[in-house]
Amino acid sequence: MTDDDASSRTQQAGGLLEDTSAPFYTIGQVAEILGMQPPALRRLDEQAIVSPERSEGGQRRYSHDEVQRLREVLELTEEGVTLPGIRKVLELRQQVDELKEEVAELKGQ
DNA sequence: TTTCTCACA
DNA sequence: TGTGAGCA
Repeated sequence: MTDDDASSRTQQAGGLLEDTSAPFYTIGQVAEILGMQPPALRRLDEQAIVSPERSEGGQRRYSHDEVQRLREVLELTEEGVTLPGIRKVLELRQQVDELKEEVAELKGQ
């Protein structure tokens, strides 16, 4: 049972942050969840597709947000998109997000 | 025990 | 992309 960890991990927060706010996963956990190998996750980090925090002994800590991003990345890779291409997609997605905010501001005026 | 980096196939 | 060595 690998999905068990994710749910029990929320209880570990103590109830203060019981939601998906800031749970961190180890590279092994993320690999299990996404069904990929740890080296693959490291490649994604090296390619700047995800930027996990570093904790304690320099070990990667993936937030819930990173895992979601990884899910999107996996979809793209399965469609044949290369890592540089995915990086571009994420970059454009961010730009779209920023433009959406701009549009929202303009509408509000 | 797990993860780290580096290197190789 | 996956595996192994050697270390913390």
